[in-house]
Amino acid sequence: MAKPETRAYSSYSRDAQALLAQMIRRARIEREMTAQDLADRAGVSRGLIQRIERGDPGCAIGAVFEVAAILGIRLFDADQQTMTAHLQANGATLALLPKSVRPSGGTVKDDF
Amino acid sequence: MAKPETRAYSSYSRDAQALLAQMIRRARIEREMTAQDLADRAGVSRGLIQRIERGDPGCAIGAVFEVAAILGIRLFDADQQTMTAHLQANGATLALLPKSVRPSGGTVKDDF
DNA sequence: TGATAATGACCCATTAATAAACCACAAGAC
DNA sequence: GTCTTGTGGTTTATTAATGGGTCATTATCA
Repeated sequence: MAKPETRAYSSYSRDAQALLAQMIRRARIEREMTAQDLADRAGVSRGLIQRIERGDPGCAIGAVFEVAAILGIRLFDADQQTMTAHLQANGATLALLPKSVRPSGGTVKDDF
Repeated sequence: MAKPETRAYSSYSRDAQALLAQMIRRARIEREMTAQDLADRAGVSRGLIQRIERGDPGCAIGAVFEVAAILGIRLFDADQQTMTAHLQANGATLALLPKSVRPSGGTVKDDF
């Protein structure tokens, strides 16, 4: 089978995932933890650690983030404090935005 | 049952996930995209968009990253070029690290 | 070199995520 | 005000991830 590709991913998201997987594997080895140790700490199976370090897109994001957090990886270049601040600021901004999106006019803000 | 809490998450990973969910929702509304539009672009269902924007830890990381990428969210404060560079650098470092971790002595590098 | 243990890869049973359809409600347009 | 439509919340069926186990390989240490 040449095309498993059940789902299409952009190169950006694929790279982001591969990078996170690499960082996790590197951090684990640098901290001299076995895959089993990391699995036990994160409360997951060793097989899942392998999939995460391989960059499997199907892994639950909660498990991946938890593993990364255990290894001390800063997910958004932010520590706990900074992240909480961003959460609050973002929440405030979100409250000011319209609750539902309507095609008002037809001008699609697709420019990014 | 209000909170099954099948798995325990650290506050850091929980906040990181909540922050990513908020950023996604905010970006979608700011770009005036309906949940259905975003779902179609990402190739997922509208229900999954809702769960992602709610910060459900069980969502597949591939789907979340893809949605974020579509909205133009920088996942590691890095653009495509920077990410590719990090991938290469990390890969090179990884090649120099020991392939398997052995309990050499018992000194656990747990300090971080 | 030989011993030991970590890794990688596979299997299967269970569990959970996902998709799709529906509903009620609320937000925005007219 | 009415009407349209996006959203949130369900339920159900299908699909996929996860856990746990085993096995072969290989890296690391004595």
